[in-house]
Amino acid sequence: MPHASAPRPAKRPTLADVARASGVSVALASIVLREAEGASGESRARVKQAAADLGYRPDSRARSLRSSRSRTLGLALALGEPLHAELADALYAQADQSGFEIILGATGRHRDERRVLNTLIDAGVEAVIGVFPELPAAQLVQVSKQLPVISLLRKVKGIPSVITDEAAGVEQVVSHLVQRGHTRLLHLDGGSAVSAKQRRDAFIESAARASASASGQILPAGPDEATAFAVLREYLEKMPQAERATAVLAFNDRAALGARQAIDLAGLQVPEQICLAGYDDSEFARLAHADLTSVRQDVAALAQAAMQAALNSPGASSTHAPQLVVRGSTGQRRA
Amino acid sequence: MPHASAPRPAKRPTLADVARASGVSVALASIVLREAEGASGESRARVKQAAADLGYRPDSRARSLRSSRSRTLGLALALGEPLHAELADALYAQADQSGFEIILGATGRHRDERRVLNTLIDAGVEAVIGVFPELPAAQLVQVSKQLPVISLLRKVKGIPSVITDEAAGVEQVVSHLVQRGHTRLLHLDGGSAVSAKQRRDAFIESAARASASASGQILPAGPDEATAFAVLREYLEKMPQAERATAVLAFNDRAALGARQAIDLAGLQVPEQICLAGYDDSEFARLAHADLTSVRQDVAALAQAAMQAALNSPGASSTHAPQLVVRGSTGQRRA
DNA sequence: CACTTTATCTAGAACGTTCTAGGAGACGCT
DNA sequence: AGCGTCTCCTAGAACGTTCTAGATAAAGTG
Repeated sequence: MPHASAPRPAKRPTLADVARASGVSVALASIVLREAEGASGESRARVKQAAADLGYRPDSRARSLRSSRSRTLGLALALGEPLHAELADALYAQADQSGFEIILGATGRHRDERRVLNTLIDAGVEAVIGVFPELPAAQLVQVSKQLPVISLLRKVKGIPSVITDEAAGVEQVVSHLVQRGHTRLLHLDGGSAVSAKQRRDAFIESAARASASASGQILPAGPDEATAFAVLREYLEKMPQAERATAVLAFNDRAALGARQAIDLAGLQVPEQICLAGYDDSEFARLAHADLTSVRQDVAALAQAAMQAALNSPGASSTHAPQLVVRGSTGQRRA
Repeated sequence: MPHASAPRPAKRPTLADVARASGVSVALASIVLREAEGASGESRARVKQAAADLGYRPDSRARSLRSSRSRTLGLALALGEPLHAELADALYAQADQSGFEIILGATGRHRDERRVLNTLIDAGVEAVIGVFPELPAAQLVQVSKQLPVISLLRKVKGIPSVITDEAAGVEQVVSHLVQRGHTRLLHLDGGSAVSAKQRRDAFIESAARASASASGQILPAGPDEATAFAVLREYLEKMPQAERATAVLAFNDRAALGARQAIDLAGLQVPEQICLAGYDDSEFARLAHADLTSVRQDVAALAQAAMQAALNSPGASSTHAPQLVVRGSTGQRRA
């Protein structure tokens, strides 16, 4: 059955319509609506009134085509990550303040990060802020010749990078655990996820530095529940109790949640028999059952720095201090 | 907030550059690169070669300004929702097939859905697919006069809506529980979240219909862990055991996770003493500890229908059947 | 008075595409 | 030859903005 032809959408009002309705030139209408200088109070009122009456909204494609000012920012991130969601929230707040709009691109498991980047650029954004775990630095640098590109959560040489001091975060957890008497520490790493390498390296160093008697072991896992669960489950089954780690540091809170399932399954008590720490202090960490000690990244500061870097000419890199949030999963008795 | 100008970015090559380099007119270059008819094989080769050499990529703003074909779709959703992330993944896959790009807008707790919609439209999308829990139908209808707007997961009169048959889903869970002998059922509802009302109503009806002896109670909660936890915790503390529900149906998996924490805290065994079911069959449901019976929405079908509706002139509404996924949390012994 | 200055406005050229209308040849048919 | 009809190509007008370079008139300055 042939489709009825589309009910041709009501054409949206253009600047010319507004100008005509208010009896001024297109140029003047543009001046008024841009809040630029050079229009009398009377014209201002008339044009604004007409614009409001017609429900005029400027066409950002035409605007950005002509002026390369779309007042729009591109944000690339992964959809399932709680931390990314928090960052997006904070960035939206920042953008509001600067009068910018934000559009998003989702980098996914098998979605080409380069393509996401291109899509955003094609849509006319003035700058891109993004978490690009795998995109080669060279490509990011290349693109950054066209417009500002800010790397979030990952240090990329050659472009402004806004990151958290991973070494400091891991150090805080490790020394917290060592202080509580733990000597055998285990880290479930994040595989190829962003900052996984930094945390892995920092874990080794911190463990070595913290105490002569402390030892750190690393288990290759991933940034989500599933692999952390599987990996830790196997570890707990195989490892004799005497040699078993007494504290586990997961790559992030999601992984910690998976780890917790494995621990529960093994019949171990948290924190009495084994301690567990996460990373990112996402909403998961605050769940009552998890009650997870975690490392809080300073989302607000990260967002603000990223926005600043995106808006200022040669954006500045910055590193932000994380903060350990101690909860029940590492030894405090729960209420 | 001052916006400093970027250091003169390397201007990206334009169609005119390509035309010049290959010795043809701009119009012909356009024809070739659009794969339109009317160019000789030889010109095709030359233009394509030149385009490749220069690294030309068409400017989608100019293109869409002129032709209203940006080959870009807008997708509006909430960032923290696993189901939305799954839908996005599926829609990306669909878009790939149709040669469309996707840009996202995040509807958030306090972010104006209308504004997100406008931002996407301004960026030049050809159609918008979105989960708009709160935006008044009238506004959606209004906007849909300008371009196709598809409502996902929420039935909106006047625009194509692609939804799941909530009544059927709830019915499946309820009759599953009743069959297992439960007579006192409890529903933690989703508050003002999308489809919360439908599930609430369906729960009442299903409980009444399922059995003369079955009774259903509803507790007002919300679509995430926190409120579900708090509400159920209070319920479990106050309600005498004899009157207590023996099966809980949470609004979604996240809420179920929160509910599970409350159940664990109360020292009750799942599924022996109390059964728990979620909704959406997200990755949370599959967590070993949760092992959650849940209702799977047919994400692939939803995505395909939404895409179809977006691309075809008067898009068609459709309702898709969900499927109950039985896991350990409602009575099967775990391995 | 002749002049600069200032404040307000406007025409028209951009921006990088697509699309319309048509032009130049080449070929085939009466 | 004359005429149509292909195929390939191109000039130039859109699209809806912003921006440059004036134009106009009122007001200030000597």
